[in-house]
Amino acid sequence: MPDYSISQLSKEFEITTRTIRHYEDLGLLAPARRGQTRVYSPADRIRLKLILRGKRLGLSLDDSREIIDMYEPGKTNVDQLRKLIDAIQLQRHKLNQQLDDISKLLQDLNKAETDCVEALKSNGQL
Amino acid sequence: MPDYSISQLSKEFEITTRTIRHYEDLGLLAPARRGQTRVYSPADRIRLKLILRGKRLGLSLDDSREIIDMYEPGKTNVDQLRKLIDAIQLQRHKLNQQLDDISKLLQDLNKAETDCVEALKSNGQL
DNA sequence: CAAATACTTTACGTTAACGTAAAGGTAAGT
DNA sequence: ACTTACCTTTACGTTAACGTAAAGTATTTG
Repeated sequence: MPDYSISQLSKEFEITTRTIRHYEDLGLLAPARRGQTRVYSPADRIRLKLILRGKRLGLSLDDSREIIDMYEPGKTNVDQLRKLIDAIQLQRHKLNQQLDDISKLLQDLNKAETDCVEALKSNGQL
Repeated sequence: MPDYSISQLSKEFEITTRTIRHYEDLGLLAPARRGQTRVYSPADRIRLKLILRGKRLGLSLDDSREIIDMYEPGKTNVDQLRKLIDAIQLQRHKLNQQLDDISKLLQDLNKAETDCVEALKSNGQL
């Protein structure tokens, strides 16, 4: 089985081992152990990937844990499923808001850039 | 002139006055004063709006200040403009990465949702 | 004119997300 | 056996972004 050591993952994702252990402390990861040593499965690696993606999106680690747990219904009853669907729609709303924010910011950046280029042109520097 | 008090802005954007003053402490806002009291112009309000948008996108306040300052070239020389263009392209790269992240997350949420609905159906609850 | 309301500064407190150091266990190479 | 390279736990430190309380000023309202 293609498993991973903690330092392998830290190198792949360019984070420290401390960070990975921190995620475990907070209950976001639960790798197997060979003796004392942590052994990460491909599934663990995916979870870590999801956590980091959440971070890039400005989610808290707690938020990420909730979202990630959505992917694994497992032993869920009907009420839990209903709650999950609600949570999913709430997240979708937030993400759509972010999409909007980003497109606006990109527009602003475009304008700022053309303004810069114009300013350079009028200085005869381009 | 349609100016704003600090509490007006705090209500409009659903943040505390402490937060707004904090942004001023960090140099992101510089409202006028009527005596001791802060008076916010429409331009100040826009700046605040941009700061909050940056926050939703997971930017630090320092990042936001840099971006916002891009919008106001003002007394910039050629070298500064070149630096600005570089910074803009870097930001654009980050935002495109975020767009990618979001679309993937939305896909995941869609799958999680259909999985939930399926689970409910197979329980005869829908 | 007194009380409530909104504003101010100063300053210590808090939470999240790690950083960093200490002290030690294990396994491979020479 | 000794160094090197990983791994471990424990625990205090740090930074960002505010929260919260104290103590005072100014204006509006009953």
